[in-house]
Amino acid sequence: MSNHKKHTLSAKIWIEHEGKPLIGKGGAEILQSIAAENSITKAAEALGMSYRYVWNYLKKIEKTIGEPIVETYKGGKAGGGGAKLTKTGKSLLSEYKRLETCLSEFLSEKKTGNKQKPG
Amino acid sequence: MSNHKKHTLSAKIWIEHEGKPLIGKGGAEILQSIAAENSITKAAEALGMSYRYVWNYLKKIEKTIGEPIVETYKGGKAGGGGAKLTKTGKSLLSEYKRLETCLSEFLSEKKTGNKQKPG
DNA sequence: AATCGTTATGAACAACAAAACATAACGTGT
DNA sequence: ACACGTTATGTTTTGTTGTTCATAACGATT
Repeated sequence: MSNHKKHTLSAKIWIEHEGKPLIGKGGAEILQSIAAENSITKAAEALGMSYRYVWNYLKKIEKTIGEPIVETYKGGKAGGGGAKLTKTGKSLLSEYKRLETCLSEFLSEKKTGNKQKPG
Repeated sequence: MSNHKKHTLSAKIWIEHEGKPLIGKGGAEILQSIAAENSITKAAEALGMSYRYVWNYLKKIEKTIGEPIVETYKGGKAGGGGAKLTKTGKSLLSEYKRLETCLSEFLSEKKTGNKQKPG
């Protein structure tokens, strides 16, 4: 009686900084991948994105937040360079992850037709 | 200690039908406006959108859901035509509104740094 | 110093979304 | 029968977003 059809819910959540988007699902995947690969190039490949896109994405975030979220080095040790998340980058990522978890919890509550406390 | 900076949260929620988006904030505003104006043209104007866009939007939703969400007539009574929501359209709109309310409630809970029950 | 894989950046290009423009059809009320 | 405001639809234009290509700079390792 409360569920009409086979409709499903979807939602997105993201963190903003002074009204501008900071990190959402896409950004989280990118940061995650950079953390895993220690390389922007590898991360982009792993995600099937262009390096350019990822790089622009990072710069946009950094411009918005006003501090670096990745730390890079050129010519390095094993590879020829690399990248890793800064403290800011890491905390941004984990902050988003937590939210995402909460959100999907919220969604499945709704999906079960739950009413929770109304007032 | 739990809030890092002046970051804020934003989120979107929408209803899908077999994986395809049915109605979100944009669609709700359109339906709402049509209900208020009894005219697609007026609704589009009121929202600062082109008639074309609104009309395409409606058609896309109708194609997805498989039934009409607006009922239109040409040449009519006062104006020269008009439109109103079908039963489906109305229920879709109110379904979304309810969700939106829940979502913003959820967001403000998060904003207050609330933890709710963890398990 | 030559090499290699990476960062870094500019520029051209493609794909898609949205807006703008143009017109036909419709039918009630005059 | 005419006029008017609306629905309905095709076409063109613009704008945004992401991809591709091209190229320079870097520096540890060899």
